[in-house]
Amino acid sequence: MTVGNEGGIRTRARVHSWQSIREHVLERIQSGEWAPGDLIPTEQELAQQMGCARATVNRALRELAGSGIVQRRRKVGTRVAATPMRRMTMRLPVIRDEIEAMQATYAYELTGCERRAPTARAAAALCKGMPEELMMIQSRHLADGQPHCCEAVWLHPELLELPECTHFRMEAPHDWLNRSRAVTQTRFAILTEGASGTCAVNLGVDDGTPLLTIERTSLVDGVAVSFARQFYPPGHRLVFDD
Amino acid sequence: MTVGNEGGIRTRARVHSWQSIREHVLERIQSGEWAPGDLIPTEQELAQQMGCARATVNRALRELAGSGIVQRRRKVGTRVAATPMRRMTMRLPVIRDEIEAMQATYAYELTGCERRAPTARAAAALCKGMPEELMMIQSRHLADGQPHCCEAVWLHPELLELPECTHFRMEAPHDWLNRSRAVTQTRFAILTEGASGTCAVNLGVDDGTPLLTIERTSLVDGVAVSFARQFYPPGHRLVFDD
DNA sequence: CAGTGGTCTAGACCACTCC
DNA sequence: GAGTGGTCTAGACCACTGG
Repeated sequence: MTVGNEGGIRTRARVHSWQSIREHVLERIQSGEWAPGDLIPTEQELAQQMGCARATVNRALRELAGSGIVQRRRKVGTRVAATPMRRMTMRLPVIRDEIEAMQATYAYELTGCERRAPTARAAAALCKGMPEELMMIQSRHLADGQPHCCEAVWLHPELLELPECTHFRMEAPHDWLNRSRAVTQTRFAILTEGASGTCAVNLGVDDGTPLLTIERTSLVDGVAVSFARQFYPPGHRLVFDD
Repeated sequence: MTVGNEGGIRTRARVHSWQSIREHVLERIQSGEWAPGDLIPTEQELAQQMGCARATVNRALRELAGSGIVQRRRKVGTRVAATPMRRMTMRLPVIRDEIEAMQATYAYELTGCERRAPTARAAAALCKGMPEELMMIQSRHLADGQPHCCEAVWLHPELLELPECTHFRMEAPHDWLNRSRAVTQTRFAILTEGASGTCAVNLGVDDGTPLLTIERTSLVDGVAVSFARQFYPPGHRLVFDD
């Protein structure tokens, strides 16, 4: 596993770069010399063996821990992870960017806006001091005129200073949210669902068509202020890479 | 965005911890003082302002860059990212662990094993020196006797020393692969598909039922040696968290 | 060529946790 | 209490890149 490459910089590895230490350790793990569950030498020992500073070893092992290759605990040491459960990073989809990256023309359309009682899922996501009604905004995003994604966004009216519905004819809810409040945290779930009702119509697909669904909860200072469900028609792929 | 929390360690923040520097910078960004696209002060300037070492500022900014909050370039400086495109980390699903985490009993079943010409997708993933036939292994994983996931794994027969089919009655392909070769890299795609054929039967669902699909390519030393497609019935959720 | 981030070092102290 | 990782510092040099 090539971890990160630190922002794409690729340079001649110095003899004692933290990358070279990381590779050294990785090779010992992959060769089986250090098996899953084993403790590997301490930072101090490794630094002596490799002839570098402990801070350099620390950096290398910290990166490996970040990738889930090893687990570290004070006083105990560094252990090769039992299951090679890797962690991968994913760029969060920003719909406009997604579409423009395909060299397509982006368009946004408001398809519904009203106050209504939340669904069970929306209520579960926006649990804090739930009022009886939330603002729900339905919209779709088009690439070169073809439906690309359809979404429903629930906004918490008491935690946000909501504009009139007409505002969302021009600006997508997430753009507005990012402008107006500093979202400090986001939660995601990916699942699949059969198309139904408004969404099927807006995407131009038959009822029951499998849709890739992304549920997204935005938090400001630890409190959930919005919950969105985004639906993508078949063919859409979320790609992860090392 | 709380970034990582470095392995779950939470401790009294020292006055000049890199975490506190990170929070300081984050606040300035979230308050709008440093707007998207802006250059923020250099490491040296920040170190002086905050009264800490440059290395500490470097660590804080490196973490923010890792989360996609800022972008850094030598000679240019550190810029607040134009789009708040966050990066999130995801634990890769290891099916047995997934099931055991639910307090359910894990079971594995081989449902098919043969050599055959690859599908277009398998061929695209395993592009290197593609032979005419690949080994394809179909199986399913059960939680407390209920189908949890159904998968098809394509293995490259010339890059791997494949055992007989009977071997895969006892051991799942990925377990075997992880034991026999050091997988150095993995690629993922998440999509959705309607159930069909064998898979619908093995999962006990009707044809056309939306299935969450994970495509997974395993690489050894940069060369793809296996390609897997895993199908999950409705209700399954992949969860991401900050 | 000069400015900025990227990294290494050597030493120090602290925090967590097992014994 | 003692061992191990987690972090900070001050200083240094290097690598990339814009002018």
